[in-house]
Amino acid sequence: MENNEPVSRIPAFIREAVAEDLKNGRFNYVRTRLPPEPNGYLHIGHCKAFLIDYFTAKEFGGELYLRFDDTNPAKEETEFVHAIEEDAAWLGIEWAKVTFASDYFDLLYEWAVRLVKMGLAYVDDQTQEEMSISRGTLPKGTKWGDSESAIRPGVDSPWRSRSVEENLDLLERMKNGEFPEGSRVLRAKIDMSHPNLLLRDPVMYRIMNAHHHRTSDKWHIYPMYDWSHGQNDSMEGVTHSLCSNEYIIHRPLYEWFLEKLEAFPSRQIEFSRLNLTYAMMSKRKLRKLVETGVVSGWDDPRLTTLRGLRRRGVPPQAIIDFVTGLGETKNDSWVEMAQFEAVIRDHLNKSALRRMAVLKPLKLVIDNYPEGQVEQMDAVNNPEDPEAGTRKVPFSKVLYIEQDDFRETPPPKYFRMYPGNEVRLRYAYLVTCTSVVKDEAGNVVEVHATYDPATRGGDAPDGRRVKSTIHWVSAEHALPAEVRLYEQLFNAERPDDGELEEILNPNSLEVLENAFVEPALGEAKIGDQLQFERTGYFCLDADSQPGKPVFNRTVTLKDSWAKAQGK
RNA sequence: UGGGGCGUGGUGCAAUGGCAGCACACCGGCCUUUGGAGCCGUGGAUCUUGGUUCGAAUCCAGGCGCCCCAGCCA
Repeated sequence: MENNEPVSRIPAFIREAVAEDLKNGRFNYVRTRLPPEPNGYLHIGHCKAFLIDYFTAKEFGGELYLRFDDTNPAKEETEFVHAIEEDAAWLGIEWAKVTFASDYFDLLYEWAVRLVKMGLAYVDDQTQEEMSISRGTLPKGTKWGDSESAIRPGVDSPWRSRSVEENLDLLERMKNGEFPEGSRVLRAKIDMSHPNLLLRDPVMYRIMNAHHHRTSDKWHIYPMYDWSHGQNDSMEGVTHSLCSNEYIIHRPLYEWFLEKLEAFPSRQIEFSRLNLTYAMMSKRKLRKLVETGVVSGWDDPRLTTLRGLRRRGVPPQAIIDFVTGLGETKNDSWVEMAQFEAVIRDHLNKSALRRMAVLKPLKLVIDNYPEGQVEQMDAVNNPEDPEAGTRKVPFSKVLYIEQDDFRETPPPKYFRMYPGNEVRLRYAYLVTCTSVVKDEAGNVVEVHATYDPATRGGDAPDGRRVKSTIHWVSAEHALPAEVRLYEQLFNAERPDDGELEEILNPNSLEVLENAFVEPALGEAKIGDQLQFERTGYFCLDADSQPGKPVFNRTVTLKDSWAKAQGK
């Protein structure tokens, strides 16, 4: 194969399982579903599931449904439905149709009635606490183990042997809102001594007198995850229900319901979820960051929400390639943020237009350059892409260069500008530093240099070489800009585990109010991805005002000088 | 210590009984009108013990470690 395109975007064990199901006739088509709960914004952790669902359907010529899991009206809002659709679409995911768990509330209720009639479900009047106790415990020593005993099996509820007629009557009245919240539940009748606690008569419906974003006040009972998800899969003909490893333990229950109901046999397959270092995935903590103003909103560029990544300037294709390039397993794993950044750089290197921008300006005067003269220098837009063409950059006697690019007394191996040293001004001339001007405090406020008129474009006719090329802007022509330098938000590799106060990086945002950028940047549009030569990848932020653009740093360039300086 | 899942360089993945390889990271070098990009190279791994086999990361048995499960959350 000539290119590096992956043969498949989905894990091998899933691809093999799906192929097997098609081959042996369990299914004759493929349909997957993407089941977000509309109670928060999407973050990078969700992308793995989204992309596996999407590509599994796509690669087998099947289709994907976007199904909102809206079974808990106390936590869900329509606002998130729109946000999730928007973010998923931005990522590049396409779906055949949008459905809701609530679309199936009526049918689901009929199925519950069937189970009751089969003697496989009953109404339980125990209190929540009673149920918790009678469910039994995990053994001593495990995370939630009972402190004094070995495993304690569950005991049957006193209501477990109610007659079908009574159960039917009670369920009907639960549905009609005749009972207070928490007074009763409908449970599946399975096995109170089962080693898998989920099979100890799981709750199917609980009473909630909540207003639902789509069914309004019609329902007074709402289904639990286990009594909804698998059934919805089956009802809409989903063949493969792909989910993360935490649901492995739910699979026997998923299958139990569908078998008893003799329903369409959707198959659940699990994979490991994506964990990314330095990324916060906990919805609760994310919410706290937003609500306490630590970040500017759900789209703060320091967040790994999809909105944050978008605003930061990360191309969606980079997210796709990163996630699908991770490989395939059921292993618990923590992927390093550096790997994500490498993929981002890889994309941006190929696509971003190169521009010159001086973040922390220092005035440079070319003493022997004619006063008032302006030359238009030819500059390459993207050395990785000849099609991107060239542009003109104005050059004149007074310029700005980067403060970091000048040292009055250079450290070892410093090749940039210092008194007596000749460097190249990118796309312009070779210049030699001659003197500096200082303020009362002794700070260098202005650098003087002379240029060699024979080196226009940057090459010396005599073949002499310089070790450094630095970027610049013409003071007279440059546009003032604000530049926001982002670093990781947390100092902790696994921020979900830490206390916010202790793990926040105080330097995660540095705002540069007095940057200068070359004139061509005046035409940039919101979201445009750019490389500021030698400093990093940036994009134009929505906060930009006419005459005052704002740029976000997406990611730095690799900087071997900074690294060599030993940070 | 009930049930379930998982153990390959620092990190993420390959190798489906036959020379343990790739990417990121790290280190060194080359090249360069971005100290970018690119190119070349070094070091470093099969959780453990035993067994089967000419041959084991892979098969078998035991041990160890990590993760998930006590919502009327999803």
